[in-house]
Amino acid sequence: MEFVNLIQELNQGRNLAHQLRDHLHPSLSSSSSSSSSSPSSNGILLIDQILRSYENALSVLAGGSGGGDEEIPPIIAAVKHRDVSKKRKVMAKWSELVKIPSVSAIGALPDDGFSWRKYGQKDILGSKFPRGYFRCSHRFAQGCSATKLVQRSDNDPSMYEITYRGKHTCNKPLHSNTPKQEQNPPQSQQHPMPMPPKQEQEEPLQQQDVPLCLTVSSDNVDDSLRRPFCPLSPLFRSEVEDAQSPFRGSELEGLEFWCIGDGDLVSVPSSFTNISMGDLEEYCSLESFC
DNA sequence: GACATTTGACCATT
DNA sequence: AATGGTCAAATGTC
Repeated sequence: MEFVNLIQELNQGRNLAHQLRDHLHPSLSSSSSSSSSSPSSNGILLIDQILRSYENALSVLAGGSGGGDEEIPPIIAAVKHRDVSKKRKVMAKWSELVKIPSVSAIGALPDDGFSWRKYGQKDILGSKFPRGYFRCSHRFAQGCSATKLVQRSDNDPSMYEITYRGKHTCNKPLHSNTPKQEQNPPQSQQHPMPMPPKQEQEEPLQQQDVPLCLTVSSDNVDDSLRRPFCPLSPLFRSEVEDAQSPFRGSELEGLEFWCIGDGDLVSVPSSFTNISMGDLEEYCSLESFC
């Protein structure tokens, strides 16, 4: 069963890459590669490489699914083995520290672009504040397994550590084309985290007015697996160094980027400010270029 | 009534 | 055994 899901996920990834390619350059929708030297050609080239990776993975899986176990490639054998294992899945995990300018502005936490549903809360040993557990609202509708944990900092109650686990496989609504219901969800759904008593909540600030102190880090990845991000991603480097980039001149410029493991994560190993969550999310979404 | 949140219980991991 | 993570029934909100 999980094997079928793997095929479905790969097919979905391939289709989404096709859509992204068409979106970036509709005139190339029927060709397999680009010979253009336009600024977007690097992106098209990288998307083509992603598509080839999907095709290769699907062909490997298709070639190994017909025979007995002795013919199954190791990766499929591993997948099948996990069917009977009750061990908790080791999922990609990374965390952010989000600073709230004041307790009264908690309601104005920047939306991370996804719809979350709270499924639990638990007091954590040694922590003054409970930890909230959230999963993607599309978990059942689209099988999205992304979750996040929200923990208020003991030392600085205005800081929240948000730990994301797993990658979204749902069709994330675009910011500019979000359905009405998604644009204005109930506040508890838009910013679901441990909230102070309601009487402490005041007028929420406009999202663009909220200053952020945000760090991104990974804490379950062996340092030996880290590799410099920029040398493997000239496109990302050019985006950051570009004169039009919102990161130009900010603390982010010149920072060290890391691609971790198999390219699952992007890490910015220090704090920075004056960058909106949307900007960071947009750039971190380039993780596939690792 | 539909959907989201709360909360105690259960389970996996260490 | 202690702890963290998830489930699911109860409850709340719109």
